[in-house]
Amino acid sequence: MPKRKLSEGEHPEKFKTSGHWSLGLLKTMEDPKFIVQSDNLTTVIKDAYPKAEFHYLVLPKQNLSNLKEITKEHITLLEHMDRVAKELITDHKHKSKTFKIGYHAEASMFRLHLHVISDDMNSICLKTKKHWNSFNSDFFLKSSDILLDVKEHGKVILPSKDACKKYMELPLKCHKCDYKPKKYPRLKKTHFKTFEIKFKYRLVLLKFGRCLD
DNA sequence: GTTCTAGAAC
DNA sequence: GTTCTAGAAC
Repeated sequence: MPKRKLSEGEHPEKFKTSGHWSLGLLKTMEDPKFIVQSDNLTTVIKDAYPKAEFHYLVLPKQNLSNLKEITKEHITLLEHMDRVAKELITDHKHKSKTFKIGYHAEASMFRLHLHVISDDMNSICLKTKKHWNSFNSDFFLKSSDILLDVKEHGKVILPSKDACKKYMELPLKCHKCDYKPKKYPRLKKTHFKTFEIKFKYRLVLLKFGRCLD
């Protein structure tokens, strides 16, 4: 089994019985530990490596790999996914949180997935500039913009590979203020002032940052 | 996508 | 010496 990323020509079907990492979401979608809710069209799961205090994925049950496969026929589905996301964040436990709802311009994992993420960006799983920029640059495509694209052009207008690379390499900037750290760990440890400590054998975060909720 | 780690950057 | 990044993973 290749450890490399599957190339475009390689259809995920042929790896269905395999354990390739890029098919991980298909497994997670079936795992009761991660399933939050589902209906006839979608499954909502918790992201296995959440990049904020709340991080969900809305996935269609229909076998759509990614945004490149989206056509006018999928407008109803995308609208439904958007509605599911919006309803999800009205839950009382999300009160006082602000959420982002959108797609990554280039996803590593198969099965289209809509990110629903609280904008605290406070998580021990958020470790790199790439993680940061994937949610805090134009690499993150708002669900509402994707819908406009498909309605207007019959497909999603995606940034080029080069543009995506540039978004990932953008200088770091706090999403809530003007702080521009040189390195990601500084943003996390100094600006957010989060501490990872072991408590009863579990890693927990202590929050003191001025740009944290 | 993550983990691991060599060696660059500090 | 320690922190941090970036590339391989058979």
